[in-house]
Amino acid sequence: MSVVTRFAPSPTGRLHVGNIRTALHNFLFARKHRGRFLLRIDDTDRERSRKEFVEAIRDDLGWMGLDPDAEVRQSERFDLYEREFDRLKSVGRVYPCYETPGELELRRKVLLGRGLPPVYERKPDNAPVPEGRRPHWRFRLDHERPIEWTDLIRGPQRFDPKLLSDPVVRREDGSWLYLLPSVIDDVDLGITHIVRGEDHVTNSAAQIQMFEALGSEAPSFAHEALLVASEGKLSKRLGSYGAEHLREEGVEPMAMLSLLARIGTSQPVEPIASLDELASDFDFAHFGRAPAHFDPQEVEHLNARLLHKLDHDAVKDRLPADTAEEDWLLLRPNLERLSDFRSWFDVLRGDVDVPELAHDERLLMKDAAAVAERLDWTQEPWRALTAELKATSGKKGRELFHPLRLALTGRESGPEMAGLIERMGKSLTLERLKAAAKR
RNA sequence: GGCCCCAUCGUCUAGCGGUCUAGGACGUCGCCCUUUCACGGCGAAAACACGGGUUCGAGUCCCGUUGGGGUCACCA
Repeated sequence: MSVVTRFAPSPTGRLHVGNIRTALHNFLFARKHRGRFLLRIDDTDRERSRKEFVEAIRDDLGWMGLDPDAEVRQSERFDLYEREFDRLKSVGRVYPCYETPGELELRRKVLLGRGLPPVYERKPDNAPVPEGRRPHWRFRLDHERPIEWTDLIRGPQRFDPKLLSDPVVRREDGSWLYLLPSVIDDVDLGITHIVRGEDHVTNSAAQIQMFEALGSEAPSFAHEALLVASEGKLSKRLGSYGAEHLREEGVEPMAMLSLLARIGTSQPVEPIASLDELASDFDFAHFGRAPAHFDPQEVEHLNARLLHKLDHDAVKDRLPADTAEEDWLLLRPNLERLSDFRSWFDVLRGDVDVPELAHDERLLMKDAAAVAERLDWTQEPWRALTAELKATSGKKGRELFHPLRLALTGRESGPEMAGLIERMGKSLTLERLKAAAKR
């Protein structure tokens, strides 16, 4: 049987790290097993769902290369839900309830106050039906046998259905709640593996009975431990750490994905340039069961390390048009963001702002210009220049190199100077040296 | 409060009773390369939460304590 996974966000906001991680794992698992990865937009909640977020989600997934093989919208599938709902109703697995939210809330508090689990208490079948009130609907859990499954990450799971409330599946106005439509779709779409956060485990318990009530076998489940921020809860601090932020900051999607694929697993976190490579050794057996700390700093480090090993071909579309491969190779080791390339490229071809140098440094630059003037640029000019300056000025090491670097690049640190001045060329080098000598 | 997870270096983890003087990765630190700073290479420091058991022997099994996380919605 071929694998089918799905990522089912509700379009109530942009994607964030937690979401992205789940989407990625669904994608990688499907890719690894040559199956299909589906995007299901869970927009049954019309109040909160927004079209712009549907587009943003699609767009963000595309940016990361997590393109789904197909996409469905729950809002277009209400007829299907209606039919399945009727089936369940006719066999009594779905039944009407008349309590108000206030009554339910009160009852929960009473139960909790007595130290009891706040589980919904079914009314007897012959209970009087309040007049003039429309019912909402619950799914009737089978209390007679424990719910069991072997989770791909958590191992054997066992729940007593008596400790679970019969879930509300439909409101009195006819609108759908998440639980049932999700199962109906998973059956209809032939989902074989549900990969999601462990905040869904009790949902899964209830849903397993729904799969069975619908006459279908439940798929496999993999509930991954949630991510927590280094300080505090994930939702607060990291809620803003999402696709939007990453794109604005110019983070490489593969840097982010390299981290999210392996954080919380026993696989080493390292920069990996392709989804295929990530997919090839993807395995739920590597997953830990404890919540992992997510640190945005790690994304930054991975981003830099990834950039340092990317080939020219991989990035040339995003570089200035006249960038030569030599330029990329020379500048690459000093990039933290790809966007940093632009300003380094200006060092090679355009203008730089040189800070004012000390008096003796200006004199040194004057000498340097005089020496450079006589140099053959095809014969290791940097070596020749620094050797002669060292001899004439008596300066060496940092004393010699620092002012030269500053004058030539306007910066404290950067790539090999030898490579830089060769790519800059003689005239630009001279120009900067002379300018620095005057200032 | 009930139920469900989890507890090994700062972080993510390997470890499925003896082969653990506990292995790897990130980070940190040091050295090398470089007549500068980075990049890169090499190396080092760094952990079994606590208390009881079981056993000839426990990081590994059991119980408890403590500490994290999740969940108990007419959200998803």
